[in-house]
Amino acid sequence: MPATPQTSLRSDSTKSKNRLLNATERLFASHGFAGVTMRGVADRAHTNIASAHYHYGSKEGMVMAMLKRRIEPINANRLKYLGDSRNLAGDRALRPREIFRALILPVCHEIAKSAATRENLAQLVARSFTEPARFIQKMHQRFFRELSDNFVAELQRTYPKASQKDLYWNLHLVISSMLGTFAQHRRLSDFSKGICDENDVEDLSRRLIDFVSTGFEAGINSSSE
Amino acid sequence: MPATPQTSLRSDSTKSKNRLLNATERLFASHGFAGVTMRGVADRAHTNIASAHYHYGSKEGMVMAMLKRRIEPINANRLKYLGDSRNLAGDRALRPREIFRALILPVCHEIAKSAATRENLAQLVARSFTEPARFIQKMHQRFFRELSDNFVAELQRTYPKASQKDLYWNLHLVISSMLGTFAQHRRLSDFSKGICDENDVEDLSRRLIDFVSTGFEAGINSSSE
DNA sequence: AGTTTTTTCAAACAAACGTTTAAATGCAAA
DNA sequence: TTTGCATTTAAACGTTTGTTTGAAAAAACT
Repeated sequence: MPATPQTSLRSDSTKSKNRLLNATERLFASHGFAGVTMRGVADRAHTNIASAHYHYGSKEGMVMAMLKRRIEPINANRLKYLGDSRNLAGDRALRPREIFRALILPVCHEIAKSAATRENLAQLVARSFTEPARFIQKMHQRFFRELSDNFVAELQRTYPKASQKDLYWNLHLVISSMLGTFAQHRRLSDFSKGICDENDVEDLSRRLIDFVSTGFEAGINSSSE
Repeated sequence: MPATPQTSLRSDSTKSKNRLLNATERLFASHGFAGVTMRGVADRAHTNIASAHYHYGSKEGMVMAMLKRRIEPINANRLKYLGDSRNLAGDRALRPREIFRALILPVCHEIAKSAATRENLAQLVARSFTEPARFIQKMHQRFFRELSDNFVAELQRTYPKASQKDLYWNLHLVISSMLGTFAQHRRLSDFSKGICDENDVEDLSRRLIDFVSTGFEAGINSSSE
C-alpha cells in the first residue's frame, strides 16, 4: 500500500497509477471482472504487477478504483441535471420524461465521449451489473445509494398517489431496461443487419428515454384504473 | 469424445452426464462462464474432471450443451405461442402485446418452474448475454437466428408502414429490456427495500409485457408523426 | 550535499486453471 | 465366459492466476 505523498506536485508519479486504471478499464469492459488479470493490466500499462499491487492493494481494490473514477462524475451529473430540472420546474412536479432524462443523458454523454477515444463505456456500465452478487452489492452501496434515494423522492413527488409497489416496480423496469440496453448496445448493428447505427448516441438516448418514460407512465397509470 | 452408444437402455450412464450439466448450470448462473470450472462442476456432479471432458470434450462444449438443453425448449414454446396467436387472429394483424407475450411468457414460465427447484433461470438467461463477444455470437447464431426472424416478420406484418430502422431499434429495446430485467430480477427486493416480491413471477410477466409493449408502440408511432 | 520516502522492478510463491494420459471398471452382446 | 466398447477414475501435465518479497531506482525533503 502506498502512503499518501506529502506533496502532490509529482506529475510523473501519478502517470503509471492512472495508466493502470486505464488498462483495468479496457480489460474490464471487454472481459468482465474475471477477465481483468494483474499481468494483463500491468503489461498494457507498461509497468509490472507489483506496481499494481503497490498502488491499489489488490485486484478488487484496483477495479473498484477504476469504477469510482468513471461512475462518480456521471452520478454527480445526474444529480446536477435532476436539480436543474427541479429548479426550472418551480412548484410543478417533474414529468417522468424529465426525470429519466436526468438519469440517462449523463451516461449517454460519456458513451459518446468514450466512443471518440475508442473506449466503450456502454460495455463497462453494463458489465458492472452482471458480475457476482457480492461485487455488485458492494458497488451499489458505495456508488448508487444516494442517487437512488434522490430519484425515488422525485418520482414520489410526481406521483403522490401511486403505490410504493408500483413506483419501485416500474423504476426497476426503467433501470433494468437502461442497463440492458447499454449491455446490448454494441450488438445493435449485428442484430439489425446493419440497418441501425450503434454510433448514433443521439438516436440511442432519444429512443431509450422515450421508451422507458412511456413504459413507466403506462405501468403507473394502469394500476390506478 | 464419447461414441454414441449402440443401445440407449443404460439409465445409469446418462445420469452422470446429466448431473454434469446440472452442476454447470448452477455455476454458470451464479458466476458466469469464467466461474464455471471443470473441477467445481465435477465435484458438484459427484464425478471427476476427466469424465466431464469425456462427455463434452471441453469446457465450452459443456456449457454450450447446458445452454442448448435450457434454451431450445423455451424457444420452441415461443414459436408455438406465436403460431397459436397467429392462428387465432386469422387475417388480423397481431398487436405488439400479443407478440411480446409470446416472447416473454415462455421464459417466465420456466423462471417460475426453476424457482420451485431453487434454481435461478433468470440469472442464467441474463448471464448468457453479458459474456465475451465471441461466446455470445456463437450462441446467438446457434439458438436465436430462427426465433429472431419469425418475430421480426410478425412485427412487420403488424406495422407494414413502419421503417425498418424504427422496427429494429424498438425490437432491440424490447429485447434488451427483457434481458436486463431478468438480469436484475434477483435484486428487485433489495432495490425496493422489500416492498416488491421477486418470487411473484406473475407480477413480473404482466408488468414487463405492459412496459415493453407500450414502449414499443410509442417508439413506432412517434416517428410516423 | 545527505536522508528519507515513494515508486518501480524482476523473481518467486502457492494455488487454481483446462486438458491429457493410461489404467481400471462397468456393461451388453457373442 | 469371453470379447469389445462405454464409462469412470486417479494422477499428472504445463499454464496462468493473485499475491509477496527484497532490493534497486527515482523523487522529495532537510
